[in-house]
Amino acid sequence: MDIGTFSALAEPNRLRIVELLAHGPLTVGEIAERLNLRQPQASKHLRVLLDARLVTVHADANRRNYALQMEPLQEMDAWLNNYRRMWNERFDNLDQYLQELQSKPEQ
Amino acid sequence: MDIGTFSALAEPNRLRIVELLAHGPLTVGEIAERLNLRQPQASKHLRVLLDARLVTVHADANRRNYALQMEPLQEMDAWLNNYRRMWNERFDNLDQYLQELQSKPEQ
DNA sequence: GAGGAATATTCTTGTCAAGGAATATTTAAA
DNA sequence: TTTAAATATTCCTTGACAAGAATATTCCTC
Repeated sequence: MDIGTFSALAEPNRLRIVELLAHGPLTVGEIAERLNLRQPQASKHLRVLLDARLVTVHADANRRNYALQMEPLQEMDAWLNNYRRMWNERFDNLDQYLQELQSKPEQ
Repeated sequence: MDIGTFSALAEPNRLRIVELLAHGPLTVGEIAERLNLRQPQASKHLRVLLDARLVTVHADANRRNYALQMEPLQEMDAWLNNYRRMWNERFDNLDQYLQELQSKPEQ
């Protein structure tokens, strides 16, 4: 698991940027406006997200379109696989417990 | 999505602690030993993980057993749900494209 | 080509987090 | 009851990072 992904997302504005871009690419100005950020801060946060490969840029003349990149999130997903097993186990245990309750409901 | 989870995991030693605890609870000393940390640093990192609710402690006389807590990871998992749709879409598109290639292989 | 829009970068400053060293606290053992 | 083990906490210093302000860069339009 690349820690850079966590670092990048561990900042409120950057997490909001990612969530914004989930609905489609946006320019710096649009992002700054919707998140009430000043343009330089938006650019700087996007730079961090870019370095973490969470977004890509496409220059369109004056504008720059930033788009979400899925790979780091897929890596997070894969990392979580190691733990899904566990909370499923726990759920299974609860499930098993409830079924045992079912089979002997009185006392 | 609680940003505290990302912050807590955005530190190499803490991520390794979490991965260690995936195999079962450990004491501070065991964690410090396996990760080549000094005891105070181990305690401090565990404190951060505790505040982020990523671990729980159980005092056993002198020792303290730290155990992994799944809830924050489940929350991450739920957050990722918003994005899984997208990378599946992309995969579907690729799949569709490949199938189109299949159906007209020669030009 | 001058001016303005969109964006990136630099510099500075304040805040926060991490490691090291030392110390406090609790508990077991002798 | 003194001693040692296991752990937590404090203080200090240092480095990273975020916001603000200013400035540079690129491109479009007139």
